[in-house]
Formats: sequence, C-alpha cells, structure tokens
Amino acid sequence: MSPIQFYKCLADDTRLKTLLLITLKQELCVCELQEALAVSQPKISRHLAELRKCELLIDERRGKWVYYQLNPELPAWAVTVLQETAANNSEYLHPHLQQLSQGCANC
Amino acid sequence: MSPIQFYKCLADDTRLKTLLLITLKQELCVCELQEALAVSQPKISRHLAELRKCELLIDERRGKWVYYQLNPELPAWAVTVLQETAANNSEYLHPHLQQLSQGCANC
DNA sequence: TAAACATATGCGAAATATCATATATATGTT
DNA sequence: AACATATATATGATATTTCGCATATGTTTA
Repeated sequence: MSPIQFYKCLADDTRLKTLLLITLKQELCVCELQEALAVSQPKISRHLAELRKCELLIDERRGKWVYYQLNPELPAWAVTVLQETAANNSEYLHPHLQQLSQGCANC
Repeated sequence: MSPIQFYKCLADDTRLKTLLLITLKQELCVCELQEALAVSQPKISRHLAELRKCELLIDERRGKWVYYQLNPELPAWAVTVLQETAANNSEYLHPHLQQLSQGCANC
C-alpha cells in the first residue's frame, strides 16, 4: 500500500465518507451506505469497487446483502490516519451518522 | 480545513512528498524541494501555491529564497496524519531525503 | 421457473487535474 | 541602471476522474 495510492483513495468525498463511516461502525452494507450518503446505487458501488481493488476494504456477501469492512491487512499507520480523521471531524460526518441511525429501508 | 480538501491536497505525488518532507524537516526552500524531488521549477511552484492557498503551508521570503513550513494553524489531527505517514513510509521518502542531504546547488 | 431485489459493471459524456512552455515579478549583484 | 538568479503565474494541450444511464449478475421468495 503506497501512501500515494492510499491518499488518492481518500481524495473523493464519497470514498472518504465511506471509509470514515466504516472506520466508526466496523461494517456497513451497500444499501446503508447508499442511504447514509444519499448517492445513486451505481455511484456507491463503483467507489466501493475501487476501494476493494486498492485493498482498503474487504467485502463479504451475506444473503442478498454485501457488507464492507476495513481490510484487516491495512498497515497500522493507515488505520491510525482513518481513526484520527474520523474522531476529529464530526461536523463532516454528523449528517450521515444521523441518517445511518434512522435505519435502512432495505436491510 | 475540511477533511476532503485536506486529502485532495495529499492526492498528488509531488504535493504529498512535499508535505511529508516539510513535516520531517520543519522547513525547506523551493530550490531544495525542486532538487530533492527532481521536478521542474514551475511544477513545484504551482503545487506549493496550491498548498498555500489551501492553508496547509505558509511561506516566508528570506532574501532570494522562499521557505515553506507547515501552517502552524493546521488542526492537530492533520499534523498527526502527516507525521504518522512520514514516520512509516521511509521507502517512499528515502531517495528524496538522501538527495536533500547532499545539499542544494543554489542555497 | 419467474419475479423481485441487491449489487456490480460497461460505456460515453462531462468535469477536473496536471503539465510544459513561455513569461512575469522580486531580489541581489555589479 | 543593467543583469543574474529565484520564484510565481498564465495559457493551452493532454490526461485522469467522475458520473449517469443502461444493463448484467447473483440471491431470495413466490
């Protein structure tokens, strides 16, 4: 995981919020992310595919749903970066966390 | 300083290396960065201008030279992110640190 | 098996970022 | 003042990224 590849992954609003929400919540499914971020299904899916390809996230299908988590093989410094960012930018994440807590229409 | 703006600044190889080298060295002048990274003068200058505009760096002219430092008003989490990244990616920075230690042709 | 649902992907258009070249500005030197 | 050096910026060409729409795949339920 080169730092430049890592930071290119964080340099998009959808991807950054996705990573930070998963950092806080351990795991989220596609429909939860789609609702929390209010984006189209292909959009969230394509960004998730990129994060998977770069090995920042891993996916796991359970029935109809696909759940995403941080890749447990992420280097410690990268996890620290995500946690530090998530813990200190609540204004940035707040509306989406609130939306998450309202529950998801599908799952 | 919104996290997305911060990470967009880190998402270019020249800018990321610039920020990490300055994190390690406290301050560097334009010609040192240009030599250490082996990039053209307009290129380093343009990226420095962007980092200035986003308030990640401050500049200070001393005679012919302009020195850049991290903006002291950077939020603590952002400084932590830079330090954690710089401290754990020596392979990424090593050639440039070595070049830096060889001294600069101009200053 | 078909229908419904959740997710993924192909593709072209639009937006954005990057770069090289040329040129401008500021400082120091003679 | 004239000139050399260090740095900044404008401009247009090129590359990269992002997105919307259409469609494909995989899973569950009827």
